[in-house]
Amino acid sequence: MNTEVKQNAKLESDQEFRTLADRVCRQIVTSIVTGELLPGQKISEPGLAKLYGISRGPLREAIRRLEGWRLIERKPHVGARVVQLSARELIEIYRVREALEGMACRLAAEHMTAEEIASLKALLDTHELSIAQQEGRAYFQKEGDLDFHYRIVKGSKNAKLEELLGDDLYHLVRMYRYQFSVSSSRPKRALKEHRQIVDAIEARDAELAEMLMRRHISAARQNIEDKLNSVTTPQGDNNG
Amino acid sequence: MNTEVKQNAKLESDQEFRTLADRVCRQIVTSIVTGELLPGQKISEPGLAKLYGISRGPLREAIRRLEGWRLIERKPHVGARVVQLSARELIEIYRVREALEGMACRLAAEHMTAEEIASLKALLDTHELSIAQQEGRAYFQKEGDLDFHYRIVKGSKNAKLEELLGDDLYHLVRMYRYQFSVSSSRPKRALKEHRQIVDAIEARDAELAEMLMRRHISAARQNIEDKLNSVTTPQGDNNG
DNA sequence: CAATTCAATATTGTCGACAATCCTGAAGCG
DNA sequence: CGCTTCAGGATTGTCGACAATATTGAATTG
Repeated sequence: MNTEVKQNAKLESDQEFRTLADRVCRQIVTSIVTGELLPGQKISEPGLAKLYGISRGPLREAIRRLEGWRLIERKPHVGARVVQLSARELIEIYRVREALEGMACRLAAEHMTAEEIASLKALLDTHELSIAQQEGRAYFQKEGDLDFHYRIVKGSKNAKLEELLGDDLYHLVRMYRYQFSVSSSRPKRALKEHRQIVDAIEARDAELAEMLMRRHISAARQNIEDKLNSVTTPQGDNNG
Repeated sequence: MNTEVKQNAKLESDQEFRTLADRVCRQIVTSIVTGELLPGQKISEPGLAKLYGISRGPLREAIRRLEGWRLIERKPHVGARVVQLSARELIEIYRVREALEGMACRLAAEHMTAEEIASLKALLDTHELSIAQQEGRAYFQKEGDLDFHYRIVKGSKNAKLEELLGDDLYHLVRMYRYQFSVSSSRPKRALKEHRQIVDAIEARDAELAEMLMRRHISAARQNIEDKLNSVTTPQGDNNG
């Protein structure tokens, strides 16, 4: 009956989590990404405020920022809800990713350091091992894949790209993956493409790096489109 | 003794301006874009609250959302400031625009209706007229240029692209242009490029449309880079 | 006279209460 | 029986006050 939610209240205090709104903002993001807050679910201000043990003021500020990040939608005098991605919107996000990460990859080929490239290769070795062990199940792949992509984004040395992808898009992609359990379903092929991309970056071939990344994401989009179509148009049978 | 702040409370009531935070949010954006609030300027909560005649609560919510849109930066217990774009960040934004608007142009070539294309051509006719009249001064060009670009973004029929460019980037570009009075300085050439782009869209040549748009924005970025370099490295002399 | 300490002040962060609006469900009417 | 109307309750929007923190300027000391 009592609230005990201040476990990690002091762990990261010297960063910018010193205000309740910031901390709660982070917590809500986690809740959304991990599925504690389902897409489309209503966000009750009194409810969440009591859950987190804070007043409605900071909570509303957190909601407002999440609104700016487009993880939450709000209607005046009605309430806030977790965003619900339609199939169309998910496809749209992948088109944006294709453009943004293609550019990121081009810039990464120009600006990544040799150490970063080496580290990236090591990461892919880890992935390969994991795939071999799990024989294609590739469960960890979910986070591992985004890890790869995020490293390239960071390698672009473009803070704006990092903001846009990190704050606005990857959260949504994570949310969606968690919700639909959409792992790449083709981990071996994806890994191969990842290696090609790193090779292009290492060769400092910006043009090729961008093209490969765009193809890679475009293929993922196509994959999702096919799946969605086979669901929304279950001609033969489901789960066949 | 009575409050009379509900002058335009009903003008746009059916949109989402019905709450004070939303309205003030819009007002602050305008103030930032038009230069009433200078980049880097501190945002005093008591000051702005009194100026707008509201309490600090809704104002803080508006600030939080603007923080999500990255028009305002905030440090805990210190205060909020209007973002200040460094030269580097401005260049970064143009790289993002190149990627995003390139994709938008590709999609526009596929999805724009004949009416939209015709309207776009008419807009360029207007621009041409205006340029001829003003003989290259092209003062209006500032907004007219963004108008052209935004129409293409809308023509992509991709809501995510529209959000990202409209909320996150164009405000910053406007702010910067207002601040530095950077008009394209090559209106005739820009207009020519605009016409090429529309031609490609009309021909439904998505590939070409994307390439032309990317070149167009890349040239603008190069133009800015040159100007910035000639300022930060005044080898010979300033002002002749 | 410069650097440091510290108290006064102003600003930010948080809270609880009140007002405005919306949602629910039951009563009344055609 | 179905539709409209209209209270009751609940939720959101707004406000003023208090607590916590940072900035300041002056006094003190080497």
